Amino acid sequence: MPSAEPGSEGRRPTIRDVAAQAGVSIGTASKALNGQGKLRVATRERVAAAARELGFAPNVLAKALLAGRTYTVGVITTDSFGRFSIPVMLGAEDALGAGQISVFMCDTRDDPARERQYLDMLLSRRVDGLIVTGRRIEPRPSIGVTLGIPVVYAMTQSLDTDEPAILPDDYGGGQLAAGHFLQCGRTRVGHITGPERFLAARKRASGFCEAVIGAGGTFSPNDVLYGEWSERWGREGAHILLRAAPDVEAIFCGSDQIARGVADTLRLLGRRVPQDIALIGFDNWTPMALGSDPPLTSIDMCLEDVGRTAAEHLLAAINDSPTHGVHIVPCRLVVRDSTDPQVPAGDQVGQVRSA
Amino acid sequence: MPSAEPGSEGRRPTIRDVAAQAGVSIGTASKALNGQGKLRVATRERVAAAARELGFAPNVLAKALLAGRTYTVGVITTDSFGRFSIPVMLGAEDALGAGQISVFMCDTRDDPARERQYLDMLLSRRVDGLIVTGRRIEPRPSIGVTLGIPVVYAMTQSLDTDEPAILPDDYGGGQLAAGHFLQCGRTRVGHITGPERFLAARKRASGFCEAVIGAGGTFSPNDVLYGEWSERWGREGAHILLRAAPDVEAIFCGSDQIARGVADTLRLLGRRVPQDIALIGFDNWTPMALGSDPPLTSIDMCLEDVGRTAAEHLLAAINDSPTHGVHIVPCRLVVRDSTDPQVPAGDQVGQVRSA
DNA sequence: GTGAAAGCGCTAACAG
DNA sequence: CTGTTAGCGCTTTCAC
Repeated sequence: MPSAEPGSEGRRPTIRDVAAQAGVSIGTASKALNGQGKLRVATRERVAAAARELGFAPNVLAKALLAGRTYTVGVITTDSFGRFSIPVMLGAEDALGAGQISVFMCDTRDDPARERQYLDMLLSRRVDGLIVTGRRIEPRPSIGVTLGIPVVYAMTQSLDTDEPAILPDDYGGGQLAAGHFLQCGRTRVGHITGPERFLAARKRASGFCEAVIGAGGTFSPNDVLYGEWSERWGREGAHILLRAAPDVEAIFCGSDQIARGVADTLRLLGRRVPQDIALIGFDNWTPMALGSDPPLTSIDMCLEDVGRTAAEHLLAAINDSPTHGVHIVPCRLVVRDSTDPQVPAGDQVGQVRSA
Repeated sequence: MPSAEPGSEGRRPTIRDVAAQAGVSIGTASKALNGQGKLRVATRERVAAAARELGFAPNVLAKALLAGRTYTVGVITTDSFGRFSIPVMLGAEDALGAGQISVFMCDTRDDPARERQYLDMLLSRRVDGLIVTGRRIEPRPSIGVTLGIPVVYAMTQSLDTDEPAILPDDYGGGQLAAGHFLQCGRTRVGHITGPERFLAARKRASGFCEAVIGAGGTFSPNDVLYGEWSERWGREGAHILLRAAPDVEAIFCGSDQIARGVADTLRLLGRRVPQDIALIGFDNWTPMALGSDPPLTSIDMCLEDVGRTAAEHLLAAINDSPTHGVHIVPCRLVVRDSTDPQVPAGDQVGQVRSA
């Protein structure tokens, strides 16, 4: 009868200790702890007290072994916990944590060998599901369709188009930018963005284009300046754009970094932001956007929402309600001083849904 | 395709299935799979073949239950997977992963309630150890000294000074910056940094100060311009500094963001970098440091090493060789174009730099 | 109402 | 060499 000190320091108390302490059987203790079966209130309380006294925390592993479910999921990122996958993971962890699910984070460094290795590890740890995330939205080889557990892709998608994927609305983001410029009364617009081989760049450009054209503005896909995702290209692209279209009065940039570069060149050329030229960035990467002078209006992809949504789809799938195909999460326009809206702020922050 | 054995579809194969398939007992299968005991080679091979055929992966939970070790650790960050904790976690994950240890990542959002909740969860999942990380190096309340598992602090430390903590060498980083300036032949130096209440800011400043003074330069702790960790403060601080010391020829900044702001003001005032004024940042935050024109020389805290080291200390502690107190990981100087070790101030004229 | 017993998947003694 | 047995900590019938 070890009514003495709990587990004598080294061992963590088990349900057996609690049962002994409460003077009941293991089975009864289990029921009391989980509110199962029919027990006298006094018994329940006695067990609860013993558990509290011993600092008992049930061994989740043992539970999992029995339940055939671990209440864990794996999050695999190819992005080295980078700027894009982080918010996604945060959102996912948030949504999962609320459901008492813990997350194994795995960073493959974009190495297929490491990916396989992590996958094996996650499977042998019997995770209930998998979220695969990355830095680019381009379809990637499926991580496996016969894994026996549900998989959701976030901020990336599988070549197998049936697998569920959650993506930001790059097209809609482009539309948002265009709409905001038009609201500001700027119709002579330009667009400087990243490499054309990036699907995200093309989508943003076409959303921007079509929204401008749809509103009666003049802008053609050929006017888009594709380059790279860097400040340096922003500086260079701005020179090119201003030479080609000196009367431009608004520039939409494919990233906040590009926008920073553009701002530099504009300052150099004596063009004021936003009075002469309005500027919109993309990513709403706050250190960049806020550090700029003036702070940048930007499109926020709401990556936390992407992650959260991915988690919700995964939870649904784990509960036998799988989803299929691509799901789009809307972007958000964040207005700052690099654009000068002429209408009440309430109308600025809106969401445009893409088809 | 695995052949259809008992429970082929839904269930994952267990060692029992493998044993049956190989026509041996469970115990034998276990030994064969783990290379234990003495078995006939043929038997081993038969079991291995069966396992392969069935796609068997051992249930790590069951193993853990038996071993009393889970080969998992928890990483708790207060930093929302932010800029500082990410590399730390990467390094930790790296070192841990090599030892087949998986990582539960938990983000407390700096909320003590969430921290407690995560801690409970990690304990009930029986993690073998804990790494606590944050965004600031200031001592924080211990997460618990009587947890029964080892804890290592990384990029933060416990108020209980006996607990092991791995910290970047902010003091040494300041020294590095000073040394580099002196190497470049610049002795009239300035220092613009973050808020004085940040221990990191004070350490960097004193390292810088003492190294400058030690080399016969003149710089006093009173000359340090404390402000905030922002580009805006960099812009403002540069104005202040140049007004107070118009002949300054080198500025050490407490962060790359501050350095960006300083660079902006220098450009505005017509001072060339690095010809007229050399610039060193801190953090080596590549998007910031590389995006700057010219790219910034910066001090890298090697946070991945901090994380890796923390993991090593944790592994040691798990293997009953705990360590105690603070351990310092050295910084690294990354030279880029904002300083020019070859050419002393004023000698470099009209160098062309591609945009 | 409560206890005893079976077993989740696996490993580690022991027998044979 | 291989099979049997006894658990790891927990939940869950099923008797009493």
